[in-house]
Amino acid sequence: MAQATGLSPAAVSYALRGLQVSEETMERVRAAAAELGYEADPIARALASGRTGMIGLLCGSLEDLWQQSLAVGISRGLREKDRYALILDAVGDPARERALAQQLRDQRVDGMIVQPVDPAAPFWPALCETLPVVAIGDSLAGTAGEVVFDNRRGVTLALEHLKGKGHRHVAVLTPTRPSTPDRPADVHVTAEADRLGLDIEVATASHGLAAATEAAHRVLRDGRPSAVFCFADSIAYGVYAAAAERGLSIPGDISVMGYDDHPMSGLLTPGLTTVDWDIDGIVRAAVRLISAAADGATRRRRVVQQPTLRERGSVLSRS
Amino acid sequence: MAQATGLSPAAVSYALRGLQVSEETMERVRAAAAELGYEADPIARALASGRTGMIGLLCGSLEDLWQQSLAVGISRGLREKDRYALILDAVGDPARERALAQQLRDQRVDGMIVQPVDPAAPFWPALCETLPVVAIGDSLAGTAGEVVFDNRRGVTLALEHLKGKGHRHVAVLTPTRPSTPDRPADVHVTAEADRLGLDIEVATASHGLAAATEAAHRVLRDGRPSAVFCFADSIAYGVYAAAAERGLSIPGDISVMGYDDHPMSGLLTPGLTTVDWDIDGIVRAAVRLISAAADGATRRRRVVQQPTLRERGSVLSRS
DNA sequence: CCGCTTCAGTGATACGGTTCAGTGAACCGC
DNA sequence: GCGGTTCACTGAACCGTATCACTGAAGCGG
Repeated sequence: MAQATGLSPAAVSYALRGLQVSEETMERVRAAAAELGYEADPIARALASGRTGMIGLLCGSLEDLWQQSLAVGISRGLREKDRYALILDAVGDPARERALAQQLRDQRVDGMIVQPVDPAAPFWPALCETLPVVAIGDSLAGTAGEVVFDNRRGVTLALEHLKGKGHRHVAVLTPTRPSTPDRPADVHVTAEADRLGLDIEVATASHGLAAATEAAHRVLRDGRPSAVFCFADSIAYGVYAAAAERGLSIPGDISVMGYDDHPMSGLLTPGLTTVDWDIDGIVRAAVRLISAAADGATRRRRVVQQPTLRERGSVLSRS
Repeated sequence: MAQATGLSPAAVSYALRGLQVSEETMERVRAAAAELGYEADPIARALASGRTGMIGLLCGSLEDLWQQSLAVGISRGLREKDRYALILDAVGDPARERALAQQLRDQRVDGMIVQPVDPAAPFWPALCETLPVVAIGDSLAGTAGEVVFDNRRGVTLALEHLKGKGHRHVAVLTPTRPSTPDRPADVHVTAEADRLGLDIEVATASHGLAAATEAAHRVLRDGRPSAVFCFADSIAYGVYAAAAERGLSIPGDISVMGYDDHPMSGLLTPGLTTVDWDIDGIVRAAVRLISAAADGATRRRRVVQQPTLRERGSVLSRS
């Protein structure tokens, strides 16, 4: 390319990035590039400049349909900013999350977006020193940015809705997670349940339909809740499946609430009453934050996402 | 790293890849690497060796939930083989497909897996000369491998099922695609419909729920089909939504058939009768084929996927 | 004991850009 | 007309690994 234009490699490099060149040189380079179908090798560029144009996207569990939507959205958003998303799946496993995070760093991504499985894991702060990190959902020490959910409010919306409909005994299904009892979202559940005088029992479930169904069966067999509050729509789908298998009607025999609002939730019969977090807003915020951080912005930014109750038909009014 | 061990860079390079070194050197390198937390820089490695360890995954449309599942599965499968998947979304647009394919090539991926939107596009053969390509769904000239669906059989299964249930007038909703009338799958539909004496009308729809619902509304408004056959479960979901909005019952007023079998299809009411393509098998085959090709295998391999009818409750028996 | 092969390791070069210091020319005000 | 800037471009070093040709030493059979 340098010899094709008769210029020095440096001049070509500058021209290709629209930097410090005369109109004429610019034109010469453009012409030669068009002629040869030339594209700067991103790898050589990455080696020399230290930036790859890739953003790691470390998902908590891609079995969760909602997280799939999120990943697709973020991937698109980044593409529009001329970056690539490298999507990885921790499958709800903190150890794997840690390993994948390191691998992403070794891949020299320009930054990463994380939905942490274990936000309290000790390796995060060190990692955040190394590269820009944007956390989604939970706060992480040292991140360049975060899109956090006002989970207190979300939980309040959900539990108040259930209480308002006359439910007292509620089973809660949360995604499988490390055994940190002070998990913010879970704390909110017990706190809010206390405040509202609700009787709750908490169990865990992974996001896959089969696993969630299994967990739902246990809940429906052992306890006698009148309602199940699932901390992800994906898990609520498991409750639908289990209820069908047990011949229970929703909401007649058992009420169900979700958390996320995936498009499919409106299609079920009955529609799943859930807490909507505005996935598009999350996508936009995350893309904006990581782009800014990867471009060198230093200010730490924090976006708080507010939930909306999306009432459909899966909660029975017992009054 | 070279000076940390007192060896030449070459020796370190060999050692790190377990090549042509003595036990002692091996040990020295291992120790130093452990001490420094050293990992070979994948970018420098890519520049020198010409291989990046990344496989491009070019999806036809990630709005399709089934393709999302496929992407997640393939991404996992590749990770197990120490490769990364770079997931891109053509959004059903041939022009974008072309652009993204080129970008992937420029990214120096070691190979790519494609679900072609436009398998007849003229750039494919040239691209396949450049790097290993595995096609899923449709055949591509010059690919290193392909996982093709026996669509003739799939269509036959679906249409025979509908005919067996007494349907004569069937609307067909296929994904939005370039206007090549000789699209294999579509050809099969008209051919099979002819053979079975079915009266069909074909319309297109994109995969997004909103768009699919819109398309379904048009079909339900204009025509008087007794059944709708959708070439993707995602599109069938749109029919469910449209039917609900129009106060039509499934299958009482309108029967629906899908194509793919996404996990959610079993959860709907009624369950979506569909054609199952064994997504796990596809994932395994695609990962195996692209790995072999990227590792230098030259033989062109072809895997043909056979469908299964998954009967649930969305088709009414009119006899 | 000698020539031949095998093996571990070395030095040099390549990969294809980026980046920094430096250079000559044009331009500035005085 | 002269010192000082600014501008466009060049030359050279560098990013961190792979790879090739080569060397010295060890191992081998005869």
